[in-house]
Amino acid sequence: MEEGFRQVWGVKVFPTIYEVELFREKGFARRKCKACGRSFWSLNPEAEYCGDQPCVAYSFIGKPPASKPLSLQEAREKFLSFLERHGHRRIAKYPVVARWRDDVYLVGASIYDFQPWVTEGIIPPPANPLAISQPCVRFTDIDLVGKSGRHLTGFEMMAHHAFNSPKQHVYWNHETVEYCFKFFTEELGVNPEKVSFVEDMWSGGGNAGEDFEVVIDGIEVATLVFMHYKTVNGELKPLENMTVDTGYGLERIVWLTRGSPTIYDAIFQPAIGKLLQMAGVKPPSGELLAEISRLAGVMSARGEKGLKKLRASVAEKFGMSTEKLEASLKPLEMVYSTADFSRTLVFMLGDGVVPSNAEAGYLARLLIRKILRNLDGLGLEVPLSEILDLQLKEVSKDYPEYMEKAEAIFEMAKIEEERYRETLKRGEAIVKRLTSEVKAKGLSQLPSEALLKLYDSHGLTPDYVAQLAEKAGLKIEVPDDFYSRIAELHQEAGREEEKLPIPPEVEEAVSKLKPTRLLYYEEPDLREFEAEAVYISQGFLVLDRTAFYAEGGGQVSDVGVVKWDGGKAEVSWAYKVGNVIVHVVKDCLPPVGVKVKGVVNWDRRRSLMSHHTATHIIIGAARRLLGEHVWQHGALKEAEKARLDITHYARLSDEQVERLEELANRVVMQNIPVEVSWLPREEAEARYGFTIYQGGVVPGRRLRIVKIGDWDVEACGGTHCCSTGEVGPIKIVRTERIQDGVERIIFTAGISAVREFRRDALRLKSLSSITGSPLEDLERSVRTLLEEVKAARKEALRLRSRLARQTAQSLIAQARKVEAVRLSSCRLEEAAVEDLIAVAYEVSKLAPDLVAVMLGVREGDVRLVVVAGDEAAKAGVHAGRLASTLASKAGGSGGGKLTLGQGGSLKPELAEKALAQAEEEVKSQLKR
RNA sequence: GGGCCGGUAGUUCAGCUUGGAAUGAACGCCCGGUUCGCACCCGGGAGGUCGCGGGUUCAAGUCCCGCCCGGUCCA
Repeated sequence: MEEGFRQVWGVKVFPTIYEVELFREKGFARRKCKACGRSFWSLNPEAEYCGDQPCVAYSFIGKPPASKPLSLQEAREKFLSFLERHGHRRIAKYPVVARWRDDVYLVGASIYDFQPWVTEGIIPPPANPLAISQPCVRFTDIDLVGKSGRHLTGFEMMAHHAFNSPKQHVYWNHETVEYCFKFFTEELGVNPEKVSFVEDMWSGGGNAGEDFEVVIDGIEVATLVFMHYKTVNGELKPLENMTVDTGYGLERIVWLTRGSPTIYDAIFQPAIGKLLQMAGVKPPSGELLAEISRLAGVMSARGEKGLKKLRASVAEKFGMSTEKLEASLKPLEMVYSTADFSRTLVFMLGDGVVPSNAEAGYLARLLIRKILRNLDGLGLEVPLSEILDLQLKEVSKDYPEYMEKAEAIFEMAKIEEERYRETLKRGEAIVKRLTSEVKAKGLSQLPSEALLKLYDSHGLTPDYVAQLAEKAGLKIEVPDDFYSRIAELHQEAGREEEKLPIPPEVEEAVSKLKPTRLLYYEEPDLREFEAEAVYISQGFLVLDRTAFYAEGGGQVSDVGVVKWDGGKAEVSWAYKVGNVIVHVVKDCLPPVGVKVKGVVNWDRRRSLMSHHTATHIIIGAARRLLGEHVWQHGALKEAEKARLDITHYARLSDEQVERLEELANRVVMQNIPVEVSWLPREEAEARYGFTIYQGGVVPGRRLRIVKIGDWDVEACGGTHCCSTGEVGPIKIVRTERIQDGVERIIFTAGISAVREFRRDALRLKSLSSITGSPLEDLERSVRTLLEEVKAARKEALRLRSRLARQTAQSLIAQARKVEAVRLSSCRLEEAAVEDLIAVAYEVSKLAPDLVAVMLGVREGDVRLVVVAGDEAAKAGVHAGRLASTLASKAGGSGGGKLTLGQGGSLKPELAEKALAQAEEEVKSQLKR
């Protein structure tokens, strides 16, 4: 055995962490895997391989090592109750949408529930140690779902976690391994010799630690991580808080106990059965599927190429062509992935994800479209909602709360389905146009660039395009690296962090100061206060206490003045730097140590308070009116107006806005007290649920909870009215759609709303005085006006063409013969280019052999138009060139095409020269 | 949050590359012819702030910049 330390990623690691008591007690031996070289522990004296993929193939398929087959419910219950018997408390699952975090959209592992607050020791865990089964969503292997036999987008990670700190030691490596071993051998009845523990290193989410991969019969069923490092710039730094982070794949464990050909067969009944029956698909033999799963494990089938290789070797083994194999597998794969995607969607949509073209909503749309393509591929004309219903029924057996969301889920499914059909319809037209273009060029194949663009810009998959193009008789070749080329198109990303407009040296100095006392929390109504200046730097002032609210939580900063003996300065903004408030101060600054008096601009603050409380009222109203999928997506409260972005799957109708506004104002009139309290984070979550995180991530161990009766409860750091009555009237000004699935509500409240009403009234009044009609006739009057404008415009056009015809006739009458053509010229006062062109149109219709040169003079601006009839052009006259030459002779410039030329910016005194030169120029053109 | 595509008649679109007359196309609509009547067919007609705002230019649907709206892909 190696001595002392071992190097892992350039860091010294204690290999002794792997040497747990259980191994010594039971007589486990440590070996090196012949294939991957990793060390592993096993009771089997003959083990040469670690037992993990790809070193060995699955051996549990067809002969499960567990004492009896389990359902998802049974396996979950066995695990959780086993841990309960061993001192753990069972914790309810968290939503799959990680609203308490701003670094990820979805929960991808059970530990996500506790990051970063618990793992960093900021707040205590809900129980310690605890056991949980957490639904998770991961998109990394989405392309393999249904194909590899084991990959899923949605799964439950069962886990036991222990959070150790310097103050409290719960348990560490020895106990962790023991629980794991006992669970598999005693609870599931797996032969102890089959359980091997592979030494490895794990990292993720900024943390790292040694871990064991627990492998049975070739499949990894659990990972036991001992998280006690932080990764900083690629280096590992020890953490004070040492977290036991385990993960047991519920679905894999169920698969293991059943030994079915694929994981899907083990967990997605009856959905799979129903889908197969509806589509009339007869599955290939179980032995074939089992072989694919086995080989997929060994081959690491990531990417299209790996998958092809996998298929080829299975086909060979069963003596069939790869094409035939793929054809017989395809329907089944579509059924499998449909089952997985629709279960994942139930979790996502049920937890409040609204399908969108951005963020988490896009991930939901991605799944929806994949399902719809599968249904098309299977020839199933079943509404998406019916498919989701299959899995909703299953999911709600364990988590009945999802049944309550059924209506919203089906509604969103319906809307998304319609959108998808429209995309296809649009796509059909685009491809049709493209194919005829390509064919016109004489090509027989659609270029792969076109294929890329059709997918990237129009959402059309190569399969669909191929189908359409083949109908038009074009060949299609989908490049092997299609999706990686798409990925290449999107390489550049990255965004810049929003920075405070405070110089770094000020930030640095200020962060060392004592936290500022926040008077606006202690006394929400405080308008004037006394404080001491503790720090100054050019333009910036820090006080030991302040009533100036610093920008945050979507509420803008307070403004006002500070006065002191011998000075006065204007406070134009306040920012929060850590726990210190920095005032931006114009003009001079008070000296450090001096007593100052601060005065907050109260009208403005009063308005901000109205807007902030109104925001909470409207959120409550929207959730009641539209449904529980409504979440705040962002908000901004300014003095004159405020806006609130909410997630919702459709545009708000005028009627909905009206009802929303009315509902909000009723809450105002009920004059409900607004209670503010500070609660420990875990208590607040337990009492009010995750809906308190409307405003996004709120840091800290204690949360400031703003509660409006039983209408709305949120964690919020803003300043609020004491009761809803103080908000005053709420007026929704308008709504916008800022992205798919997100509606922006722009509103005003309190005195700003009153002013808004007033402004509206004034606008109407002014409108009525401009039109000279009373208010009640305004609409009719404007409509008439517009009709009159239209009629007048048409009349002008008619006059212009009549005038043009007359002018053209007189031009023709004046024309003189110049060799094969006739030439005529004129100067028209008060004529714009459009008038001249109208004449040109008539001339070319009436006298094809005529060349007309016209000057139009209007407001000192001299324009030139030259027209050449068809015959004149044939004889050699080029109107455009003629216009160019003549215009330049008169100090301007111009140009044009064969039969029509224009020019401008001619000098008025030279303009006649252009006309005089016309004949000479026409002659010279005719000669050539 | 970023990339790409689109916004022209009631509808679906062409025109934008290379600036120079929107006699734009099809469908739909209206009138007339044909028919016992309808459909088809034939003839005629109405229908456009070229998404909005700047800029470049003698000249912008067309080029440049900003914005709005829709679509789509990626994180």
